[in-house]
Amino acid sequence: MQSFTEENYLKIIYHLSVNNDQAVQTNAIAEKMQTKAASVTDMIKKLADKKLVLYKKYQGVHLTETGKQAAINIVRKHRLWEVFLVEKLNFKWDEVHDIAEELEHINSAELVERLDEFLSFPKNDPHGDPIPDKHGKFDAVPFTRLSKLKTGEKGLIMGVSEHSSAFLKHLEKLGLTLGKTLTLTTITDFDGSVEIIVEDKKISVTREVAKHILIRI
Amino acid sequence: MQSFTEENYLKIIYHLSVNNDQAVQTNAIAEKMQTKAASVTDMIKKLADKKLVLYKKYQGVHLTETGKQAAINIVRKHRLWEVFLVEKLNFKWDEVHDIAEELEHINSAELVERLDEFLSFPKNDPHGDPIPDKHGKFDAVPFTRLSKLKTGEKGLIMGVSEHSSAFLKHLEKLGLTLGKTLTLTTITDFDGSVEIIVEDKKISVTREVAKHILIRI
DNA sequence: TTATTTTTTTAGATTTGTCTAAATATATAG
DNA sequence: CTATATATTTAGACAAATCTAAAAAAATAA
Repeated sequence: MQSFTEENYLKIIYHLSVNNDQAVQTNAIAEKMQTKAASVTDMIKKLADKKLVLYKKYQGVHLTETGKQAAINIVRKHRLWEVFLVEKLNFKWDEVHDIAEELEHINSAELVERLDEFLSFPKNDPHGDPIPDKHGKFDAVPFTRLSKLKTGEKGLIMGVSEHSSAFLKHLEKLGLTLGKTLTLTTITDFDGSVEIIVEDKKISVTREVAKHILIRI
Repeated sequence: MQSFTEENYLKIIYHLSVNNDQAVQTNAIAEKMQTKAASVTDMIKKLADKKLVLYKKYQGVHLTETGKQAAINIVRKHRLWEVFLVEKLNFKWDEVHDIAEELEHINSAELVERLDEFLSFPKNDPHGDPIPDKHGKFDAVPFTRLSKLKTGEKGLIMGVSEHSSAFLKHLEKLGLTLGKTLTLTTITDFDGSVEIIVEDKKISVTREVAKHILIRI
């Protein structure tokens, strides 16, 4: 069993490596963990001793298969709890992250399986992220981004790649929530902002925001 | 905000003082915390610095009003989570304690209130213990014990004063669960065991077990 | 390819909660 | 009321996770 802190390191290393197979750098971990590079080096050594990561000095880290499974399990718990908070306790999608950060460390395999069942085995969390099954498997549904759409193209909002409360509240206010269908009408050359139509309403979205809206065409 | 460990100390001091207004002794805390008296002294000093307990050397501790409210809040969370685990996730009453020990430390007032509402504001946990409301208030329903009943007396099982899994499983097997009505037929002088009738079945219960069955006449 | 910048690691210190062993205070027994 | 036993505290140490400052390695630029 890992400590609370070790689990957070594993999760962060996982998130930093899931989109590219590169070794994860000490500084990148330090930034996400809100700590210093020296502390990260210490912890990495500890995780390497436990065979949860592969580590070569100055070369960054990779998760081992064991480490990866541990990380995925934490992600699974985090996302299941988020579903619980939104579906059962009526929290909004921008309110659940911090609470789930705590709940994800509760240690009981039985609890997770029963929660999963109680929630009817959800496939995605309230932000559209996939929920790994009990074996750590999940489908990586292909997606594009609103910022990559061409004029006239239509798509469905299937997720976000930025999870801050401020960002999610902003989307909510614009009516850009999961499952909504949109059509891109205009791309502004000047600043890259896009005009879209959602539920017959015309909305303008900055390029920065559009980059973080995941679309299934 | 208190640390995980501080919260456990507060909770234990609360449980040790709730049934008698005496100061709580260092050794008693050490036993419940599964630690050494020296460690308890250290922690007590820390809690005293934070004004959560009143402490005089060699004289044990009392909770302050602030400390008591903090402790009651942890108890509230523990018992609400137990209700959730039993009512919603179908755990048995002997399976929930350890998981609730972890869940009770989750820090979100909003979460607790919504959980309370989701569970329809339960008054008691799966072992019959009262759940404090959000202001820390709860009714101390008077009770006696099966071991105190006289021959021929009737009563209703309203709780237990021993929460170990082994004990709860034993009661379950005997059919002695919350809400059951029983009649005491015989008290054995020799060993203090009692014969009772529950749902038309005759059962013999040792004195030690009878002591931990709480009865409302 | 040498110099400079960036990244990472080491060394040594700090904090939290714990421990053992020894010292001190309180309670109990004769 | 003294001796003994029990309970508690102090002193000093340790492990986990962190930090700062300095050293070392790797990457980048001139």
